[in-house]
Amino acid sequence: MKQNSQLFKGSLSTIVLKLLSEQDKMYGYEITRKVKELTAGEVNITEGALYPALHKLEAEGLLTVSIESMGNRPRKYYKLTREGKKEAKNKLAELRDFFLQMQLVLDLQLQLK
Amino acid sequence: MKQNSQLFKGSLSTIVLKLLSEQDKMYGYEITRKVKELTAGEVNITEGALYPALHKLEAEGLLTVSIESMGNRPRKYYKLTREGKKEAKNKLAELRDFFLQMQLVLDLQLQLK
DNA sequence: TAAAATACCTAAGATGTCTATGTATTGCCA
DNA sequence: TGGCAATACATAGACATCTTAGGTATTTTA
Repeated sequence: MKQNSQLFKGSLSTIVLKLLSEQDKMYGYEITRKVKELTAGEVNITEGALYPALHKLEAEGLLTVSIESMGNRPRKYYKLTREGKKEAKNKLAELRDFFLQMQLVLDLQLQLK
Repeated sequence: MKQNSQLFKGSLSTIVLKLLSEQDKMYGYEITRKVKELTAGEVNITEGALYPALHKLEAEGLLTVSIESMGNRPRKYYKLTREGKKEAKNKLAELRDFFLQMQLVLDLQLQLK
């Protein structure tokens, strides 16, 4: 399985916020599966990056957590706070701007939309 | 002047390689001006990031340097090596792929090209 | 003639990611 | 039924890249 050589700095928290803005609640492992599915196996979020990122977003008040157990195995479901919903929009807008600027500098020949 | 809150990891060396693949030779300060110009003042490469990046690319054998002095002020012109030209293509292709995958995950609504 | 622009540089610190490792449960199949 | 893969969480250490903040010196411009 191909690993992402480098996930770009800052993009992970944006991914988490975006997915949660569509999904109401998700748990960590589910997020890694979802990203893998959306990218046909090409992007693999590492757990060593994801869990600290989730904890940080929670500490910043952008996510709340609730534990639900499947049998004896606990899941930690994350959900956007009001603040988190705002930040999701901001981060997405920032990333969109960044991509457009990179397009200006790098002329990436993308055919999107 | 707006600062780039975060330049994305790895994108700087790709920018340098891309610009040099169009320009034959450029010096550091010129690169910062060029990026600023291309993005209408929105993206400002910091010198603290750029100069170490140039030195690293040189150490990796992707760039060669030649000093030309304007009066008493020296300029260090950088130029792609053969290896550097290959790497420029690779890095651009990688970034393009990454952007396409981010589009899949984030649905960024970009209208490019 | 002083400030702004040009042109180079480095050190320290923050940040975010990957690799590696750990624990434990559950599902599957040989 | 025994073991491996998948599920599900977690942390520590290494590493790369970036920002901030400082430094030197020359040239242009107001």
